[in-house]
Amino acid sequence: MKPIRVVIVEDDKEFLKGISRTLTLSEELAVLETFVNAESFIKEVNTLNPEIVLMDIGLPKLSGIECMKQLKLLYPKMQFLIWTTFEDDEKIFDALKAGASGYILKTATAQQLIQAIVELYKGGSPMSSSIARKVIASFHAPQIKQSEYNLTNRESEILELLAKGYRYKEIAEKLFVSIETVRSHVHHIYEKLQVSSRTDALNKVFNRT
Amino acid sequence: MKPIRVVIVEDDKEFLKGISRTLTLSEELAVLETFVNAESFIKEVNTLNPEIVLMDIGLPKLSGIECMKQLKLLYPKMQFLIWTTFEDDEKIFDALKAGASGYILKTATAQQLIQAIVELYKGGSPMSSSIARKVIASFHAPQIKQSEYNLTNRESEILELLAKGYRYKEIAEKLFVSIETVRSHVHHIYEKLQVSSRTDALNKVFNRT
DNA sequence: CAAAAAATCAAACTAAAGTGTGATTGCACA
DNA sequence: TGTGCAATCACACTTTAGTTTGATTTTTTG
Repeated sequence: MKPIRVVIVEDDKEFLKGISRTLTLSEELAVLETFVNAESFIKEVNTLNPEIVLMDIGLPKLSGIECMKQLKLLYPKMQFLIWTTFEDDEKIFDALKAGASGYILKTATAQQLIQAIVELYKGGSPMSSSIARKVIASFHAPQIKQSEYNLTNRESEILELLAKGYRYKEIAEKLFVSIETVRSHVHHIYEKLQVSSRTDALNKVFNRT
Repeated sequence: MKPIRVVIVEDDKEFLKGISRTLTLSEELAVLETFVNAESFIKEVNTLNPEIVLMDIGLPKLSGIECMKQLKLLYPKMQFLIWTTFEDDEKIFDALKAGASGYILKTATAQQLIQAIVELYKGGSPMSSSIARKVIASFHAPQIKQSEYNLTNRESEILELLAKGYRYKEIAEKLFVSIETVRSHVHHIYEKLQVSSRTDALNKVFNRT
């Protein structure tokens, strides 16, 4: 059984040393190389060709997320396991969108980390169950964030219809109001969202980046 | 420490008996009642007021997913743990969208099941790591399905920009072509997608229903 | 190589979308 | 009881978006 080819990219040298030593102890893994920043890793990624990359996201210049984005395009099969201190919602989703397949916290034990790498390699997506909850929650009725923008009920209603691609005329008919009223509501919606087009409004409200 | 109030909804009576007995053994859990279909559960949900519902999705008439949808509206705090034989992609996502917070397979051991319920109660989202992978994968660059609609590279490129809300003029500048060229491409895109507006095109290509 | 497909541009439209301003009604809340 | 907000409608615009037709130039590919 060939060991899993792993590379570690981690800012904190002390941490790196420790974790590198730990992983090396496992027979299932082969730590090919370690890096303290994304740039140096990118330079050598081609020669190393790791299967799994254990990556910190709080890296000095080029962030782990940016680095992943770039590499995922070039090496789609390369798997990234995010290894971080924070449980920051934004970061989690950014990382996942950028191509991460797993997300574990630095508080995890060595055993858990090894376990996570093996799982990832086997096609799973290891993550703590609290992170899983956040991910799951993002599925739940991605309804419009009315509260966040102080939209009125009517405005949300119209925004939903805008999202479905209806024209002003059609919306007016559906709601039994004049087209001018629709215009007026849309205008208010755009003001509240600080945008000036339907697509921008939808991107904002459904936080598509 | 009060036990966690659990209800089980499961089609297969043999299975139900077994699992019910197992869960009862755990001190952390209190199985309030069990049901063999969604309808009977709905009737009594109000009096029982469970914290966790262990739910099969392959129920006779009213499906587990439909049942959840209804109950989630009335009792948003009620947590649903899906308990099923299949690892069917569609079903998983439907269940999650309908409000499930966890998803485990019937192949799980009694211990794992109890563990999952406790985790769910504590605010986690237990699921097997292969299911997690599917969920994670749904985040990965929901890029345009070029192949499905025979879009050319240029067309996809323009569609991406349309998705970001750029105007024709801006797209033209970005790509160093005239606005007429952009118009032309957009028109072709709409033809291929059989739509006639930006929003419709985006909804179609990103299959937002 | 020749035909087909892609990419480019143009002009003249039509149809929607979005802006600006203002007015009316009704409801809520202090 | 009057002030504010939500919802409605009306014009008169300006700006984008989308359609139609047609032409030229590359690229691709059988």
